[in-house]
Amino acid sequence: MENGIASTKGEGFLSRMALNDNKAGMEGLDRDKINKIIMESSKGSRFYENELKREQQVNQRIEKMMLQKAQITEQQLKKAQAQVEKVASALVRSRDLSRVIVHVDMDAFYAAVEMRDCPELKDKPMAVGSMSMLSTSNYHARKYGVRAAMPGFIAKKLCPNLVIVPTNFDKYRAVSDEIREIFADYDPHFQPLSLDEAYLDFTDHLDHRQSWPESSRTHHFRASSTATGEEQSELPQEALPEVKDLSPVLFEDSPSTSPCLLGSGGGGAFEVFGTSVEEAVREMRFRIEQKTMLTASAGIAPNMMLAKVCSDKNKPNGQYRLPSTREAVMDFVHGLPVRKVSGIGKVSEKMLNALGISSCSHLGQQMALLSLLFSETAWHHFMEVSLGLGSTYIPRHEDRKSMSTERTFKELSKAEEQFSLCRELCEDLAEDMKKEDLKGKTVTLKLKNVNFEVKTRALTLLCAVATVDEIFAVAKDLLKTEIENESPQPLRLRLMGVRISAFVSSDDKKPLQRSIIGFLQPGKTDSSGSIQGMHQNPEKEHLTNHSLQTWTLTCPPPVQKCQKQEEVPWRSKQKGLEGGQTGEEPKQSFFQRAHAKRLQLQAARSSTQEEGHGENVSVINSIDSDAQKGVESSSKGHKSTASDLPENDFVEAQASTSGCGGTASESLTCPVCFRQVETTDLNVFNRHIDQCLSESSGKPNRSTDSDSESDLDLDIVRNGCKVLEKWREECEVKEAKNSEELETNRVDPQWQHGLKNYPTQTVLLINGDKETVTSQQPQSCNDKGPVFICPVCQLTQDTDDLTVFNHHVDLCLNQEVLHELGGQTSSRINPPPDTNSKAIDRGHLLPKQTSKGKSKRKDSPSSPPSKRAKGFGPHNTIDRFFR
DNA sequence: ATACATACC
DNA sequence: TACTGGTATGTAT
Repeated sequence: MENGIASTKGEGFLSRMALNDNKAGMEGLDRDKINKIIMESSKGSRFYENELKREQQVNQRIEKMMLQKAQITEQQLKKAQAQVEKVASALVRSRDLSRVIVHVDMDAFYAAVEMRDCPELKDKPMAVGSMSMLSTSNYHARKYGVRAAMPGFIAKKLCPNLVIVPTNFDKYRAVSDEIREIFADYDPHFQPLSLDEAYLDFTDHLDHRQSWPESSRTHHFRASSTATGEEQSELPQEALPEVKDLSPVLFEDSPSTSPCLLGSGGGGAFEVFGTSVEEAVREMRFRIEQKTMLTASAGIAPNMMLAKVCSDKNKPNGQYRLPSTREAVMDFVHGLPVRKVSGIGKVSEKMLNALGISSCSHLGQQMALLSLLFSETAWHHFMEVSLGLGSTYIPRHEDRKSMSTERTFKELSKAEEQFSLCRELCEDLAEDMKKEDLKGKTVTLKLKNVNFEVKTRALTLLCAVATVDEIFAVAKDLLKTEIENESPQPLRLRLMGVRISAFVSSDDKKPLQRSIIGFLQPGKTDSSGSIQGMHQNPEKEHLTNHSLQTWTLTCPPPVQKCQKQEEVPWRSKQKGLEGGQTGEEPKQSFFQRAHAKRLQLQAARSSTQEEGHGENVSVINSIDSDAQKGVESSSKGHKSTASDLPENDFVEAQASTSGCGGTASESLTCPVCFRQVETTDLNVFNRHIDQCLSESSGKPNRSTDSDSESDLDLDIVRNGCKVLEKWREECEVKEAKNSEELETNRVDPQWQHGLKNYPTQTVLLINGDKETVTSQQPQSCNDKGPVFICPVCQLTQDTDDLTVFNHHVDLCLNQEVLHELGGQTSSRINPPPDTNSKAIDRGHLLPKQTSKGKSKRKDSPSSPPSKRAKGFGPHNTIDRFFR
């Protein structure tokens, strides 16, 4: 049984089961001994058997992959190499080193909190969790191989003296709130990953910090408590000569931090921090420690992926900065084990290992092969990793996509008991949903049998549901089906869970108050362009007026503009770099442009020294403004339903350039020449606009790859946008809307799925109810007639009826976008005064989570006893069934 | 849309 | 005795 299983890794145990020692605090352990104990504790258990099975599945996957690999021809590899180089050079040109991203991570968070509050634990190996599962362990325990996600009983075998402390979530949450307050001082838009971890963009803080007086960079040692929570505080500051020692002695071998510039003026000991990044981060960590008596580690790097790796480097209680140079980044990445990269887990690691890839430099060397063996998303990700690329902006925390609750228990085989447990889960879930005012359409039942085999069964309803009865009705049916399928054998369950997803905003209003800002027409997916599309140089952007295209714009960070062509490590030298942008690059949707624009703005913020940005930014702003107005205008007072304006709600007609208050008329106003075009035929109108644009821009018709032509292209874009802006200003749209918010949700999907090629986007001028809307009309690029893709949900709509489509987009906008707009720019939103007040639920519009204070999200799971675990342990469920 | 797998904490 | 719970996302169908 053992042979063949571990063969890939050449170890005598299952790789799935073995100690994961690549995390902090696990260096230099006696791995073999530890693994032996782990195996002995596990062998023969149902869990182990299941792990065996899954291991085999993975091995089969690997075998399949190796077979595939064996069949790859030299030819294919060459071709792949060319493709890979093309993508790589585009990626590399997009490298943005201008941001300063910080990843902060509390050290052994739960364990540290418990140690702080119970000094006796300080010198002992301890872990937080239960005999069944540990959340985390202190560094002392880690020496024995005791770590997070290890069952307590095994940990006990590794370390008989281990003290296991039950989780105390409320406490961790409270501490989390404290540290988040500090985070917010450095980046109000920081993104928490869990209770103890966050990404911060320090760029702006550092800008400001340069001009700060020392007093603003001075922080005092805490007037503090002893380590026991009991006798809190009251100690005068003067009583703290050795302040450092007040922190719990979590780590004997902590890397020491920078020398302290201790002062001890009137108010007690203090420290003045400098203006550099390192000092700023050190200051933040200092403040965390003073405030919570807990230490944090941090990584500083030009992007999120690297920052995360860096935060691990000098953990615990340390920090590491990766300089923002291409060389430093590439050096860093060179020796980096792939497993260290967030997103590459056990399985990916094993597959890569099978290909001889263990470090990121290998990744780069094998990209052509990888591109043939892995999905596009996967190898693109690998490629970014190998180039040391990652997100340079921190995405706003998105709304949750699902909510679930699940519970593990002793074997449960009786149907009635299963049903009543199911009901309980639904009750809990409904309660949670109520807290967040959610309604979802998809209910998923999760079952795990005593052999640890997991099954999920889902059903999507036509309407969103939220109540216990509604959810249970579905879950019960799903469960019933499973029971029936198994009968006459019973289901022998060890876990049940209920999940709800496909949320719909809970107020079921008429989704009609908003009109549309942009529409898309599907193009052919351009697989070769997906990455390039996101990373084009501004100078590579072009404005085609070919066919019906009137304007498109991609707006990658401008920093690239000044960068030298970067060498792709694995590219073959003989090839030129003409690639990257051929004429086939994808056109971008409104949302995509808005996203790109934001990237650019962010980059521009910190790189004003680079020439040419002002232009770029202003161009983009003007576009953005148009879009903003469009959104906003449609947001207020627009009550017309799709049926009110069968077509014009989607593509509303503009009666005049200045009035903006007129109703739909027989003519449309050209945004370029401002003349009325006497037609209602949108194709005619578009042709007119195209004509105008091409006249005003000189030669907009040419896409180019050469840098020398880029300015021309930009001019074209800018000119086009300027007229649009002028036109827009005349429309007296009062309220601007932040279009960034509109695309936020779409950022990741775009990134990951690649850009579609939207061949034709035509700007239309539109006049809705008193307001102006800029819209892009879907045009048929073929003869089959228009196909509509919703710009919000990006699903192709199975209709060619504008009214129907319009209605759909309204719905989507309402559900996914409007509340965000409300949250972000609430002060600028006038609540609909009258009948519409119901259409936008302002309560719902408000941000659910602010950067400070309580988070309503269910944070940081990583911890066994769930939020509901209180008084309701895993194994005592059954007696409740019969109450 | 559904099911399952992987990943993260 | 005993191997979590919550969320997101990718892959395959």
